[in-house]
Amino acid sequence: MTRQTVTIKELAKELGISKSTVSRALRDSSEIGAETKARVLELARARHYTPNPFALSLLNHRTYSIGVIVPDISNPFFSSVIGGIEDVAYQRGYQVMIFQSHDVYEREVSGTRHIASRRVDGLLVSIASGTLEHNHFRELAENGIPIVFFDRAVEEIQTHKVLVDDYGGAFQATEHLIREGCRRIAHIAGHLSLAISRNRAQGYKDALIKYGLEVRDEWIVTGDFRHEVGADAAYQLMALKQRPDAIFAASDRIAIGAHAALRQLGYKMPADVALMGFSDLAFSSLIDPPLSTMVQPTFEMGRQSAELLLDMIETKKPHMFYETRVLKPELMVRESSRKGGKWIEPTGFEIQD
Amino acid sequence: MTRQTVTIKELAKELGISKSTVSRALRDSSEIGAETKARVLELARARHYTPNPFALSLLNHRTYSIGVIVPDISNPFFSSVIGGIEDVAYQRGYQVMIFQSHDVYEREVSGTRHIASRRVDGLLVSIASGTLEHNHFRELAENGIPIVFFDRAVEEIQTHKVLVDDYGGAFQATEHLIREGCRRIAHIAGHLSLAISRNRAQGYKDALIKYGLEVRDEWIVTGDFRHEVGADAAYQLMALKQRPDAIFAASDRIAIGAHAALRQLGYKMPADVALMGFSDLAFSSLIDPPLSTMVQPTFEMGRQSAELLLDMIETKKPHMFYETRVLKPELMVRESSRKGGKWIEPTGFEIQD
DNA sequence: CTGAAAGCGCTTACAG
DNA sequence: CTGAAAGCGCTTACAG
Repeated sequence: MTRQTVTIKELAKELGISKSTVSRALRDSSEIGAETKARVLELARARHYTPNPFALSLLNHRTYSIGVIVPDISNPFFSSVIGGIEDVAYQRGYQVMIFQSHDVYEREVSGTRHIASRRVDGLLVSIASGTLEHNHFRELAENGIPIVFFDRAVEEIQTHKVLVDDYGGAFQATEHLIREGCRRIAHIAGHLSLAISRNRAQGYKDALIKYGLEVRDEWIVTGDFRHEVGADAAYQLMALKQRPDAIFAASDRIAIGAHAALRQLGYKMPADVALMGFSDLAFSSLIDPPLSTMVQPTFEMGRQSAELLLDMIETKKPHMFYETRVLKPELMVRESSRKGGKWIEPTGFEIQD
Repeated sequence: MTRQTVTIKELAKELGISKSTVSRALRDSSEIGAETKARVLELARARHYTPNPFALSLLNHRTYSIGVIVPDISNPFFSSVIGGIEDVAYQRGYQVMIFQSHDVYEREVSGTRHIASRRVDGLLVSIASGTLEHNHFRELAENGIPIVFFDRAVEEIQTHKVLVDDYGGAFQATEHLIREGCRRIAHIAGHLSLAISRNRAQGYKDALIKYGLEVRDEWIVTGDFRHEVGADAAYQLMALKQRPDAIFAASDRIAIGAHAALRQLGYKMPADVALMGFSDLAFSSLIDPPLSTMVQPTFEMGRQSAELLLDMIETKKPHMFYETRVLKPELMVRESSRKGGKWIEPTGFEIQD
């Protein structure tokens, strides 16, 4: 099962010139005669020559590959971010290596080591919810491997970060519910080890406070981002003597679970309970009533993260300061929170996929 | 920005022995003295030595990496298959390189070349719906690069394939609708350039024929796998003078689009129209009424594909015959097709994510 | 049991 | 303008 790939040596022999000359001609060096250059290029094309990337890596101490560590690529949020990363990476000639932590600390550590042993030029990371200790990243950073965090960052590590304004987004979502007339607003939070969850919860609380509304502990349920949590939390909230008249879920997945539970329990949205999510899944617009949410710029987040990382890789100088970019989520009002609106509108057709 | 990674040379100098000895000790060669071996291993561990994979690749003409070409990783079907692939690959010491064709022929071709120039040891492919010509894969195969196709295969290329029994699954889905009492069953098909779409359509037709039901052209709408297609098709079907009393969609995404449209139009499922999908998306169980579907063994498909590929890579002998594995999808009956059933059941909690 | 040498595919000072 | 040589990090016959 031998692969026949042409090498510079073979091209040289066939042309009766030296390897050095072939190599220089291929790289369009100015010190090679035009005629020689033409002959080399022609043969290289005919033979489908492509340089062996491993030989180059060995020489340059560069691999032209970057690693990406995310909880889960089947999560649409991450697969869209990865789309943005690949967009930039391929354009600039880099290969992308993806590793999933499945939100488990040990997997994140072993994935990080594995990817590092593959000598990637840099790393793009969104940490696992189970990660509380960050030496595996710190080690790399200290070894001079550039890291950029996106969405879920390690606050204590100094490097570029690309985040979403979770606090502001949650504030805006809650404010929207208030303006629609809701007064007893509950929140279903994600895993509190993650800053994104804490920030969203804080934005929610501060909006309530700003409008002089009650912040009740029993109206704040904490779990993680799965839809099962949303359903359980909805049961729990609606069983309270003091029922909420709105629920702001920290993610669309949570919200969709809550949505199903609320329907089952016989509540009308938004008349009985208004509902909002965070993230905008493809199907959030297709459920009945369609789910209001905060749209996150996922693809753009991937693009910007990759750009920052590649810039870091390609500048020789050490970095003096690091940038934290905060992208704005956008309010997307649909029927689940439009009080007094009627839900039947042609929907689901102008929605992005 | 120089990376400091220890090399064998440095270890050798520090220990005052030769590179050869270090190398052999590291590989646990039997010709090295126990004491020397211990000293080498200890230092290697202390210095966090990891062999440079590029040097090894150069030597072995092996990269221990495989390429995966899929239409779109944000499609849950593919991200789950990729999960299975990575499971096997990492376990057997291989790196996975993913490339998305976005269902565009040109992208698939350039992705294939790109991945090939990275010298992967083998390729796992699910072709783009826009691909009608397959020389880019044939070239690789002829160069001795093993390829395994999954789900969407190129029929004319002789190699291992892992498929789903789309014909049988569609037959079973249609039969289920018939047994529930439906008599005017429509089908919304995927892109007909894909065998999976044609096979599903054929299974649908043959089931109708077997039960002596009418196969009407106007009840078969063809598009692609997007939910927009499902919605448009539902409008079209329900506008017919002869309305169907059931719709079998070739994918859950199509079905979810149809589901939203049917609700909007005021139809009750399954009383007015029964609905079935194919694939089982995470959210198919969370819509109201929950969607019946054929569950595909996606993770298992990824696992088996990767195993076949790695076996091919690791056996030296040329392959004499190739295997086509056909995995069975499983009927998952939910409320959208359970005629006479009442939908309210605790749902969405025992569902896989 | 250990070392010197050649070579995987490539680039680049150094000569000419 | 072109070639011979060294070297990136590693392994492995070939000597001893």
